[in-house]
Order: sequence, then structure tokens, then C-alpha cells
Amino acid sequence: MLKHVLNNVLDPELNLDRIFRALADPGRRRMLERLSEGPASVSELGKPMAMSLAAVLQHVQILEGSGLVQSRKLGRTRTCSLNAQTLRSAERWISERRTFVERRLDRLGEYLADTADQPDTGDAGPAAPHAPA
Amino acid sequence: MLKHVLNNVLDPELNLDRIFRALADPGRRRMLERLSEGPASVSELGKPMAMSLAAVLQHVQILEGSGLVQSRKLGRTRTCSLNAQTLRSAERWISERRTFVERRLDRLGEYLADTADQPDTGDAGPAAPHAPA
DNA sequence: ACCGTACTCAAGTGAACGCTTGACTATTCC
DNA sequence: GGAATAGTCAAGCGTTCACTTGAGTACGGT
Repeated sequence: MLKHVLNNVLDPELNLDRIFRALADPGRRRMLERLSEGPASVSELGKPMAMSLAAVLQHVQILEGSGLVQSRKLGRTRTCSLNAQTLRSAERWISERRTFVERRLDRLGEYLADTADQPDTGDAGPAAPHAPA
Repeated sequence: MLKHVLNNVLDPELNLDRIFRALADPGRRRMLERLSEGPASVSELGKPMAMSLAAVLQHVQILEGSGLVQSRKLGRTRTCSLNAQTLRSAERWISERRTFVERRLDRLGEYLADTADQPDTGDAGPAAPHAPA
């Protein structure tokens, strides 16, 4: 657990692997949805889940290994909560790629608009590398 | 390919499975990073990749099956490009959960601040379900 | 016509995943 | 103390994943 946190800090790439992998399972996403409404115990998370408690625990461990979830044990129940910061780091990766494409497409659009009613000036203008997307 | 697109429209949950699964591989993320800079051919995507072209193609097919990438073949080269909209749908799922937690934590914070210098009124106030996060 | 490039397909392989069962350990409640 | 609750550990099992190799197809250049 602590080791994962350390690895995640040292190697954000590896962390993204784990985060997206954790998000790829519909059951785990449902657990996260539940946790977004507030902390919950392991069995509480598994209640709507049609699988053994052991399986639920394994999912929780994967979520925890990714940093998306933290948990602490009080008495005999383990209470899990969602870590918004980890969620944000995944969001950021996606957002960066997305804005990159969108900006590029905007430039391409302008370029096309500019050259539409103008003869070729020989100026390369903004990059329009391959096919017009 | 078309079938995937259809499934994705009909079942957005299944789509999220595929999208996050596709994002979970570091090689595929690198391909997406490359594609965010502009369209590229299959072999171009595989160039920095230390694996067979067949393997690269399989990755491209997974990306395409998730809707993150589209491609069309001209002559003998297949040109791939990134689909910002699919990227956005993954981003949205994450963002919604995140804002949900953050808002809840904000309310909790206010609640704690309010009750800090006030005696217990018996009023339940905003939900503070379990442990103080 | 021929060669090299750029994919494409199919089968196989080892590792990782998702889950189960069975046993075992705290805690809590009566 | 004894039963029920909540979690934990380990082994096993079928499936899916990320490749590989070895083939074949279709262009494109000369």
C-alpha cells in the first residue's frame, strides 16, 4: 500500500497504467461512484455486486493500489474513501491530449478558411501535415 | 469497426470499459500522444515502439475499437487520427465523480467550521455520514 | 515485370485478470 | 462464552491480453 504510493510518486507513468486499468472495470467504476457520495465499508461496496466478499476486497485492493481509494480499518470494518487528487491526475492526462488536438484542429480550420479565397503564397503557414483530418 | 461505433452509442458503459482499457497501456498512450500532434500511419506510430508491426496494428485496432482513434486507408497506408470527442467522454466521467467528491468535502468542511464554536443544536445539518474523511 | 514497402491475418504462447472456494482471524453483540 | 459479522489469505481455474512468428495481399517506384 505504502509502496504503491511511493511508486506512484516516483513513476507517474506506472501510476497512470494502474489508474486507467482500475477505471476499466465496470464494477470498480460503480464502487467509485458509490464512494463519490461518501465513505463506505468493503461489504457495503460489494452489496449491489453479485460476487463474493473476497472478490470485492480484491477490487478494493486494486483501487487502493492505483491511489484512487484510501482505506483505514477501525474495529473489524475497513472504511474506504475516494481520493480526488488521483482522479485529477488521470483527468489531466486526458485533458492535455484533448486540448492539444482541439487546438490543432482549430488552427487547421483557420488555415483552410484563410487559403480558401486566397491564391497560394508559398508561405507554409500553420502545420497541415497530412490529410485534412 | 462500425459495429464498435454502434455498440458504443448504444451502451456508453461498455464504451467506457474499452476506453479506459485502451488508455491503460503505456504504449497505446504514447501512440495517442503522437496522434495528438497530428495524423500518422501505422508504421509511423510503431517506429519508437520496439515491437513487430503486427503488434502495433493490434494496438491500433484496440484504440479504434474504443473510438479513441479513427483511420482510413489510402493506397497502402492507413492513416490514423485521434477522436477528441471520445477522449472527452472519458474525461467527463472522471470529472463528474471528482467534482462530486470535492463538493461533498467542501460541505463537510463548512459543517465542521460551523459546529466548531457552536454547541450541538441537534440539527443534522449537511450529511456527514461516517468518519470525517 | 520485379522489388520493397505497408499492412493484414491466423495461430500460438506466457502472463495477468476476475473470480471462486475453503480456511482462518479479529470484533461485536447477546 | 458463543454466535454472527466483517474482513483476510491462499490456491486454483477459465479467460483475456500483449505479444510473436510465419504466412499472404496490395500498392508504388524503377
